[in-house]
Amino acid sequence: MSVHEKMNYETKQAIKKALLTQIEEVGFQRVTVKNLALTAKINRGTFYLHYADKFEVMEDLQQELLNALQSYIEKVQPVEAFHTLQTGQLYHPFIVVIQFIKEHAKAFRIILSEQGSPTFSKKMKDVFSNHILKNLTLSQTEVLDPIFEKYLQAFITSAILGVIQEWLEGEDADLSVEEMATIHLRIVRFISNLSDL
Amino acid sequence: MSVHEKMNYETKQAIKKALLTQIEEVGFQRVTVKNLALTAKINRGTFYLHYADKFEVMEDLQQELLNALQSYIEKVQPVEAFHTLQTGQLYHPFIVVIQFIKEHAKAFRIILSEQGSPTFSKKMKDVFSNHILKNLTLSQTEVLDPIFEKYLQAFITSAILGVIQEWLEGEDADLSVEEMATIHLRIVRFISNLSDL
DNA sequence: CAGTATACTCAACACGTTGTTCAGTAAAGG
DNA sequence: CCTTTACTGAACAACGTGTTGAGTATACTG
Repeated sequence: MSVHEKMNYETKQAIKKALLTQIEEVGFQRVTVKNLALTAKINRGTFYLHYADKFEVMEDLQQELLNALQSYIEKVQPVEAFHTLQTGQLYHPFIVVIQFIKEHAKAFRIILSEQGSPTFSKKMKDVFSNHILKNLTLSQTEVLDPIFEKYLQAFITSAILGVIQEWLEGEDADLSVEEMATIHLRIVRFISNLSDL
Repeated sequence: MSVHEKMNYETKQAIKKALLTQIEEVGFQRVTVKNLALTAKINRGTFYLHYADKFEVMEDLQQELLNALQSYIEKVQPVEAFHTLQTGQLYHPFIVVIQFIKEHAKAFRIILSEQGSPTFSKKMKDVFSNHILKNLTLSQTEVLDPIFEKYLQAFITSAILGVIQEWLEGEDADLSVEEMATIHLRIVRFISNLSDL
């Protein structure tokens, strides 16, 4: 177990970068601490000064991405987003979210991929739920059946994530950030209209 | 590597069952061949007569579920399903699909879960794509933009799987098989109407 | 400038898991 | 009755793990 508290920031980053490289090569399941240290060009002993095991590195890496994602998503105001969409404009705070994902496309793709971590999808969906959906349901006049709302939530967050994953898997991101943002806003607006589902 | 070809069916089943038990206890990542053999009450050497490693067991288990799922989904005729839905009836072949998932709820839940395999979600989506969507797009008069269709496919398959996962995670499946089937048919009918997305 | 703290290296350790091998056995079937 | 089939049990080297203790290079501090 890691006892030290104050350690070099760069080394941790090198280990996280090494994890991504290794996942891409052999899949998370087959990643070893030995190869992680080798790839990060540090001593294996040094690894244990920073992390207890490869799972802890994965946790750290995921949290890093999720915290940033959340901070950008918090700035999105769904109601405003719809307004700008209906006037044919692009809503900037949402563009920023998609832009962030594109900038970290490699990391997102690897962690979300078949070789990655099954927990990450769920965590991303939770980030979506906690902001976009909260705003949506609050802005609705009628109160929905709680059970139905649960499934509606699963429906929309899964759909959004599914589209993002498809986007990330396209080698050179066949759609631009702006096109992606438009698709997502259409999806969310679409769902918000579905009183008949 | 497993060299033998003819082996006892029950032993393989015992190993697969042990895998599910072990995943539930410690997560797939921490499953060992040793504990697999222990749980299945077989000799560790016997394990290697059937599988090369735990990944091969997982593959086998997944294929077993996917093949059965596919065979049931093939019997679903989306067009007929909509017709019966519009007359307020339940479309039986679709009920059978949901019924199958419920019967194997534990296996699906564990493999889809946070402790499970990230590849399985994708494989399930593929099964959905290859049947329901093929039928849907074929029955449509207008041909869609291929890129848009790709994202539409990601959208609907992710949404369906997301709802199923939500259903499986609910301890005692808060919705009946019939209610689940209705929700899914509504989703699919809903998507098929979305010319404005 | 000497002294100390920090971050890391290096080698070694016991331990557990892996994958393979080979001799042995229990049961079923021709 | 004897062979085949499916499995057991024990042993093996090889490898990864997590920890330890001694050592080093660099930066900071009084």
